[in-house]
Amino acid sequence: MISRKPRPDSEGERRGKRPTINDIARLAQVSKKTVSRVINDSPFVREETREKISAIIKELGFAPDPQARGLAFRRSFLIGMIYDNPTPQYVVNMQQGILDAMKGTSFELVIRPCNRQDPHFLADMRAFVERQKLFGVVLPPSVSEDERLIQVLDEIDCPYVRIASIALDEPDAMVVTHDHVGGMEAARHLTRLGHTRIAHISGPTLFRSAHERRRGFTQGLAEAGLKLPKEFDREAAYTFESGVEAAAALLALKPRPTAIFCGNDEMAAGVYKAARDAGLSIPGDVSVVGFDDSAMASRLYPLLTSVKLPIHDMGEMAAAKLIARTRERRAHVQEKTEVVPELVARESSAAPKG
Amino acid sequence: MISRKPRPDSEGERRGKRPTINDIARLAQVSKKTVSRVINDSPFVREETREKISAIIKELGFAPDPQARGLAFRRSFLIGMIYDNPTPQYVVNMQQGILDAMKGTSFELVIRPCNRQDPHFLADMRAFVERQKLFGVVLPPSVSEDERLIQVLDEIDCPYVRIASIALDEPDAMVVTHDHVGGMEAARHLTRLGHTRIAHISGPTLFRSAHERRRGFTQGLAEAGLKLPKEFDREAAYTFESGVEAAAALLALKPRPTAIFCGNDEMAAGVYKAARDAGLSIPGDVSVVGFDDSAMASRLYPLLTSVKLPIHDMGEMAAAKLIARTRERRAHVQEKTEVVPELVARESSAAPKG
DNA sequence: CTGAAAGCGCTTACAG
DNA sequence: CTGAAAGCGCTTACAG
Repeated sequence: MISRKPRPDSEGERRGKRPTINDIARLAQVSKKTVSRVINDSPFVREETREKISAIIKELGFAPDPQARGLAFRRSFLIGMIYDNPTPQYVVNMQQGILDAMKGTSFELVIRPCNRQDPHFLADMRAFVERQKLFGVVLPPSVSEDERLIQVLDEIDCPYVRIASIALDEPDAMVVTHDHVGGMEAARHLTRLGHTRIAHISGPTLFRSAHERRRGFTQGLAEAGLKLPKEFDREAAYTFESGVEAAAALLALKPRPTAIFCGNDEMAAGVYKAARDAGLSIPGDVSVVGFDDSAMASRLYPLLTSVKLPIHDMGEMAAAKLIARTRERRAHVQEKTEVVPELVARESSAAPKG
Repeated sequence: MISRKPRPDSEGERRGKRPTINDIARLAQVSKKTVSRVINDSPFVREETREKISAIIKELGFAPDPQARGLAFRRSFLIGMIYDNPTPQYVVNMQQGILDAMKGTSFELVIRPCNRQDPHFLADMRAFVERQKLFGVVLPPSVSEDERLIQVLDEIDCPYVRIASIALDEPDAMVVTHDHVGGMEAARHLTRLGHTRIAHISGPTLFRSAHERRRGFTQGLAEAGLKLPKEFDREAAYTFESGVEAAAALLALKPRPTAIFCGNDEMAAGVYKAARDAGLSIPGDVSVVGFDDSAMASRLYPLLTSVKLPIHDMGEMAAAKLIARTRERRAHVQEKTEVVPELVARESSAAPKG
């Protein structure tokens, strides 16, 4: 019977086991504290010593154990993403952005979808962040707008970066997406095409983004001397069904709008359905502009004109800000705090008839 | 100036700090080893002792530090999901399923999108799993089909559960999705409607799922005494564009097929475009059936008939199998190893003309 | 610039 | 059924 306990071989390295800081220290003939200094980029190591140690680290393919490091640091190398955005494309793009920012680091991404309405929401988040001793969290909307959550995170001293349509926090803790610019672009696009009877279907105004998109939109209309009449201004729920309903009401008006700007693509898809049901064609009878530039935008018929936010980059910027706290280079970070939506014109918007 | 070092208060509990196993041990007047036994559900604790300790744990809201536990166990409490599926809905649903299985445990989900074509793929995965000492990984297709990856995981002794269309492994390490049943259902649905000229656009046959869906489909056709003629059998790439191309070729045939079954919804959306381009209506001129029942299926016009797999449940089952390895209840686990696709009939399929 | 000691919060052997 | 000792692989705090 073969012993299962791995025995040290002649060099003191154990077979099949990853090298530890002790192995490196022994081979380099220094203390493990000095190896630790090299791992952590401490300036207090002689260049010669550093090179020697680095060479051995590289040769053995040593990588410090994040668990042990975390235990000693009293902080893990896990970055959390806490979100309640229901759009899969949005979620996946942002996850990828965060992961891209972590590439080459020893950080990992832990995800946490949530429901802010859940009575245990705050307690759950606190337990999660505290138990995992998260290095930090990325907060996309609408979680980023939850001041109670922010308070909890502050209490337990967990760094965060908030992604939101307006600056809710200091630049170090923010990625600002300026959604109102997207609304403005939508308005400009439609007024330039010659529309004057333009309606809006907004998301729930409880969401900052819905409010900001609407604000930018009315601002853009104003530039062209137009207003958003009350009967053309409908609040819906960011869902397909609510879009259908709101659009049906708008299209029944006389005179009806010749263009509709929707707070997101889901509701724009709802307009497509309502238009078909009413026997109206897009863009012949009514132009439609969405927001998100989701995958659906280029699968619908006709292709949907939509406003696009660089979701991936927003995630990447947010994670980069978090990671930057390791080293002191805030200055560089602050350069990339803002992002601006862009309109992607497709087939669903055209000049009005006549 | 206030000292930042938290001072022990009269009870020996430190302000603002979470209790540790030592605090529990002291309060319960037992050794920390005994507390550890309670945490780990060891049977070797007197009932009375256990209750006393449990009460104190509950009272103090103690939760063991996963980092410290992991370090001692030489294994973390992180479960990885390694995937290359490009469909956001699929990814998000499966993530949610895994998270639901972990609810109430101290496991967390670490995600890892990847590219199997990348020359560093295997090395990266090995480094990732080894460094994080993952408790286990969930492998959806097509990662689940990569035998080189499986070999790496075996080498470094990392448990895994593979999700695939056929049994590639023993039940403990598998969730089988029986994609061929979905193909068969699609064929039955179309033949029952009266179609006899039925075409297929498959994904790359390099993917097991593509092969299985096609296999089930031809089997279903055979039940009705039909064959899949070579000119009606096209291999595409699971993408929208490849679907457009394959469909355009099919619809140009004389006589053309009256129905097309697609290996996924993306390609089915491509058929919609090709049909419009050819001036053909769905389902009037051609019926379409997809696979995935993605969100798009209920946003396209007309609504897409599609085959649905319980993605969420597949993730949940896979994670449950992984977690079950903690305790010995394999028997219970094996009950839930299989899943079967279902057809969701909508508007895009109808009886052929005449 | 470098190191010996103590500790992060747990568990695994080993005793009893 | 219970515990004292040693250890998981790192870092902090203190010396020098």
